[in-house]
Amino acid sequence: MTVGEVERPGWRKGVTLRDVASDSGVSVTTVSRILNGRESGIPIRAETRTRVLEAAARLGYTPNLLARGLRGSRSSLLGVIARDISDPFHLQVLRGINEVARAREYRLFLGHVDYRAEVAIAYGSMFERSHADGIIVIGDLEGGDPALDILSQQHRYVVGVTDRTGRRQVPGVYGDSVSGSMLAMEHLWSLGHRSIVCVSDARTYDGRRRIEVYREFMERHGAAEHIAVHITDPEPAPSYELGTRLFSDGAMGGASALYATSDTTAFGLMKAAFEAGIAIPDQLSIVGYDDIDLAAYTIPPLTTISQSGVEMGRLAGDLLFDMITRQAQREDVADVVLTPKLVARQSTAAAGR
Amino acid sequence: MTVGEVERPGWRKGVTLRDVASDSGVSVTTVSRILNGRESGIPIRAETRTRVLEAAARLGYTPNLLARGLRGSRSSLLGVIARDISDPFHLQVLRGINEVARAREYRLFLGHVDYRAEVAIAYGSMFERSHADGIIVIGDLEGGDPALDILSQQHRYVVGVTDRTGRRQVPGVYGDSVSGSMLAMEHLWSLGHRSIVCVSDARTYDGRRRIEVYREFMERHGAAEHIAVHITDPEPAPSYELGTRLFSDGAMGGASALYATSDTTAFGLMKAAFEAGIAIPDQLSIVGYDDIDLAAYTIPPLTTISQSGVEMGRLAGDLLFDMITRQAQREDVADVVLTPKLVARQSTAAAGR
DNA sequence: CGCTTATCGTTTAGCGCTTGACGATAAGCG
DNA sequence: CGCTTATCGTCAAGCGCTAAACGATAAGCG
Repeated sequence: MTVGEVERPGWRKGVTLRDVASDSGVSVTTVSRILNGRESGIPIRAETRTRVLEAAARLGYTPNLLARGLRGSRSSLLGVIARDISDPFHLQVLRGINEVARAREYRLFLGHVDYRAEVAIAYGSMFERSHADGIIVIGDLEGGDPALDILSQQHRYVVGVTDRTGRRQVPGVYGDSVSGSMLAMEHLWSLGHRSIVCVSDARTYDGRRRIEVYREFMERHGAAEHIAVHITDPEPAPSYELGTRLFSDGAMGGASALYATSDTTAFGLMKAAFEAGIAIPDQLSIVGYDDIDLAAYTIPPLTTISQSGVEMGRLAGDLLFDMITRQAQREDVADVVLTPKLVARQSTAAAGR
Repeated sequence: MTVGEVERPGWRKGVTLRDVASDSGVSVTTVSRILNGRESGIPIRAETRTRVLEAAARLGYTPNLLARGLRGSRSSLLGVIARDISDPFHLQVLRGINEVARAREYRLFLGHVDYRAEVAIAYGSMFERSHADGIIVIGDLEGGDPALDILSQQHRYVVGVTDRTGRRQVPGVYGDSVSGSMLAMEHLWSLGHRSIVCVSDARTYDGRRRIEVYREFMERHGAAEHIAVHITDPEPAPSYELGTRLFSDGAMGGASALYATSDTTAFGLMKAAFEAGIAIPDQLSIVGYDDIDLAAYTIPPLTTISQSGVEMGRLAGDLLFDMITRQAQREDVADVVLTPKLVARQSTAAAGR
């Protein structure tokens, strides 16, 4: 360590295995074995072990994770590709993943994609080049399947967290949008609503799937006239604007209930309804989807379909780790499908009050 | 590549510099120089260059980022330590950071701390061991300064995004809570409110600072009785409960306005007020802080103090990159202080309506 | 007493990449 | 024609770590 040496960014304390080895008078290999070798194999004298352990502690040795990743078969790196972390539900998933990763001392790469498939692919290859042990994709991507095809080709261990997509390209943790939507529709139907409007997000597979279930439900029940509307984002802004139009020019066609395929969408619609002087739930019932934290704090509290994002994130992490440790083939891994629940709050009421 | 070889997780395509070198008939060194050597230095014949470039493209070579990080002086890795990503404001900051990191082809490590200082420190050392080039800390940590002390000791390039803390330990991008709180208070005062309650989050420095400004303001204006209340979380749940108590047993002491030091806190209070039959803004004015996306969609829309999280994240990233490339000393770096703005919506009105 | 068997550790090799030091060839010059 | 100078590239070292292969010493055994 001469003075004129090139300084690297950050302070490398520079305590390496070699330092510990020379300090305790054994070889680098021995130190490595003692510090993290599995018990099976070469035995080490207890005296040597404690001496090395002591030296490591005294010098404050910390392993260089980069070197370990380069050498070893595991990098302890996980890539997370998130469609949109602004979506509260996806954020919960991220928290769940973070939790299990932390428990296993894995580091998490975050890639926020903002719906763009090509960004997702770029992150995928970046994570691959970083030797990430696995990749989790939260939410389906715009353009959908082709992007996931590429991603699943780039990397062996890919897990999805989303609605069940058309083709099953990778294993994953899925919320069952079909049964969730059925719950929402049956809830409204049983309350006596016969004219129901559905507002969904056209950008995501989930949104498209849910509105599809809505259509089928309405047809099967012979509800002649039904209106299904797509918006472009699961955010309050576009749905609020849509709501303003919907409620002003009679575009609702006398509908008494609204099924919004995400809670944030419901928020925008509720506000538009309020401004149009439409009382919820007296004149209009509304059901959301996701049960995000704020759903219980709207006025009135939102009836919605609940799926625990944190839990799904945890399960996705577990699934991925399981695949990695078992070196499982994609085909041998069973999906985890969570059945959502209906959380009835005060935004829905019997029709014709 | 024998058949029985140990398989590593993920599919290593295994196209290395050596493969490209042997394919194009030059040395590994030359390939490395051509692919990413700076122009200065050893010249390369154009014919050789194109030949190598072609081979690299044909074989689909991608650099091993782990190896590069190990060898080189830069890892292209950034650590983000986030107090709480569930906080919409912090999430925006994260998005801003993600944006600039992506533009520079940096990978982002995410560490979600959930307020625990020891977790933050654990992430700090993990990122350090991963040779992260820099670290960004979003939000102050519980216990505050000591944790940041350790963090700033572990790593040379640390940047904070938060309110300005007591001691200045690391450079950062700061929202000016003092002027923000002043805006909020002056707004209420100028509307004629004299009895104002402040609800803040005791857990964060921001919350404590803002309530302090509130106290000073009230004292300076000779507002004899003022009530300042702390809650334990910037979430709607605890503030809702607090609100229920506050509005029921006359604990408000006839106050006509409320200053909530975060929007989510305001949400909980608004709901409690609604349920207690208190009309906003007719009987009670309320001001929030942060101007998160949903603030415009509450009923009524929330008057709040606006600071752009995305912008702050971007600035923090820029600041950090600037420090790294300039190899700047911490003391030579100027903070970026953003002055918040008041966004007047409909949750506030003149007193005594 | 020469042999195997356990015990405890070291030597060696190499992950994929970068970089300073070192050829080797051809041209330029007095 | 011997010398410098420019041009184009290779060699060797090493980042810090892991793991297979290989000693070396002492004890156990017929």
